[in-house]
Parts: sequence; structure tokens; C-alpha cells
Amino acid sequence: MNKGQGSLIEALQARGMRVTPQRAIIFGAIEKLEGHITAEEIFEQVQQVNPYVSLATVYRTLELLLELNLINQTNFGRSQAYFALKDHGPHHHLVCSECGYIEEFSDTIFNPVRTELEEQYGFQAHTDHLSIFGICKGCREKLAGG
Amino acid sequence: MNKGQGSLIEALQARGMRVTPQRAIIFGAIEKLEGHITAEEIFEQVQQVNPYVSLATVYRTLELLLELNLINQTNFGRSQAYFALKDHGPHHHLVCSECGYIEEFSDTIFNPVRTELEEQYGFQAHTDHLSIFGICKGCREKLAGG
DNA sequence: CTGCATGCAAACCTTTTGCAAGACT
DNA sequence: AGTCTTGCAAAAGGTTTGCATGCAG
Repeated sequence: MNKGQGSLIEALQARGMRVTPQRAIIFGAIEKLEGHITAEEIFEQVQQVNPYVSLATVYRTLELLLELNLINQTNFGRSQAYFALKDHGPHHHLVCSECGYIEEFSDTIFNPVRTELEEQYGFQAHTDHLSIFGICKGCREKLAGG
Repeated sequence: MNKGQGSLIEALQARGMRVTPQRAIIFGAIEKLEGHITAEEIFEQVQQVNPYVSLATVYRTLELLLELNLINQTNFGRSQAYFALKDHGPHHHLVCSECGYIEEFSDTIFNPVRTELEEQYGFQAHTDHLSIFGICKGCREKLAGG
């Protein structure tokens, strides 16, 4: 599923979109940071490669990637948006309310829920990228212990 | 479970917090609007009672209610925050990506998911207020038909 | 009376946008 | 060459904050 380095460039080219240096740098940053990252984080990473790329361009590029369905956007209950490459299957996140730790888990766990919603409400759920809050293993042990 | 009118005032008094006229008006607005409402909506409703209450106070009061765990905050994938009284049991929302329609469903549907997360990840999930996106019944029919 | 709450306005943070200049195909 | 993209800076939208004043307890 993972398309490796340069996948975003190829994806863009395949759709006949322009691959500008800025976009290439931004793609590189996203691929390097790999995970759920904010526009600001991408921007900082981009700055290290070329300080003349603007934040506006980062946002515009993210918008483009969203339109092309190459990344997805979430906000883990926080004020900024988090972005991630869509290169490793549908999944969701456990977000620890104590320490902020984020762990992935597979979408398959939601299969029964999806079925239920379909049957009960006629609702076709796109369980794309949920964030479930709670207490992670580590924090539970810490809290229990002391 | 529903504590009826005035419940917020009582809850505040019980905790020894001040009940100012502004807070009373804001509480009234929240109880009247009953549902998932934005700070702005609360503000507008409050204005109809007393136009001298400020938006800042609305926000400060909402913050207070959050701290006291009397309301919860969600953002249905949108930029503003939505608030709701915590007076009718744990539940979640189906948000239609087509028409914006929002429907509630009970938390019990997540029981298997919670168990699974506990067993697999040691994660204690607080499935408080999830928003699941998808296509609602009405829109599915419309899309299928036309 | 005292400290917490308020109003106002300005600050803040994240994201979006208008416009002229520049670069990709 | 023509169109799409960029940078800059300003605007926008939602939320928070500093400070002097006012009111609840």
C-alpha cells in the first residue's frame, strides 16, 4: 500500500498537475515527517530545505492534496488541523487525554458498528479517521501506581 | 437523567461558584437551545434577553462549564466548536457529508469496540462524543434516484 | 468589604485570499 | 505563450486575554 518516496510527485504528475519546486519540497516534508502533522510542522521542515517557501503555499498545497484525496485531515480535538498521507489503509487513532500520545488502530474494528448503523439508521458511515480519546496503557499504569 | 430547567444554576451553586445574572442568562440560553450549539448561537440567544452580555463572557462561561464537566465540546469537522449539555446520556453523532444533517445514536453500539481496544491496546476509551461522517438515508436515496 | 466576574477592545492563532510577479509545461 | 503557482501581506474567523470597573457572596 505504501508507495514510498516520491509517491506524491508521481501522483501529481499522473493527474497532469504541475510539480513545482515548492510542491516537491512540501511533499518531501510530508513524507519525511510521516504521521499526523500540522501545517506549521510541515512549514518548519520545509523552511530547513528552502526558507523562501511561504506558509500560504503550504496551505495551498495541502488543499490540493486533499482534493486529490492523497492526504486526509483530522483535528484531534485541538485547534489546528493535522494532516497525514493516505498511504496505509483506513485506520483510526487513540488519543491519550493525559499525555497526548497517539496510537493507530485498524478500521476493521469498526465493522460491527458500520453494519449496525447501516441497519438501524440507513446511514452509510465513512469511518475514515476517527479519534478516540481515553487513557493510554502507560498513563493508566502511572495513575494506578501513584 | 435530564435535570430540567435551572439545573446549571443549581450545579454551580452546589459547587460554591458565583451565579451572576450573565451566567444565569447564558445557562438559560443553553438550556433553551438544547442541542449542539456554537458559542455564537448562544451569544445571539443571550442577546435577545440582555444585549449587554458580551461574547467574551459567553466563552468564559462555557470554559467554566467545561471545567465543571457540565457540558461537552465537539467540532463536527468544522472550524467552530459545538457545545452541548451533558444531560442525556453518552451518545454520538452521525453527520451527513452531503446535507449536514446530524442524528444521534447511543453509545452502546460502541461496546464491542471499547472492549476490543481495552484488550488489544490496554487503552481505556472514553467514547464520549464521536462524530461519524457518512451519507444519511435521505441523501443516499436522492443520490441513488437521481 | 473582598475577590471573582464582567465589558471592552485588542491580541491571538490558524487559515484563507487578492494581487502582482514568476515559473512550469 | 499562456496558465497555473507563488510570495507577500492583509483579512478573516473563532477564541482568548489585559485591564479597569462592577457586583455577588
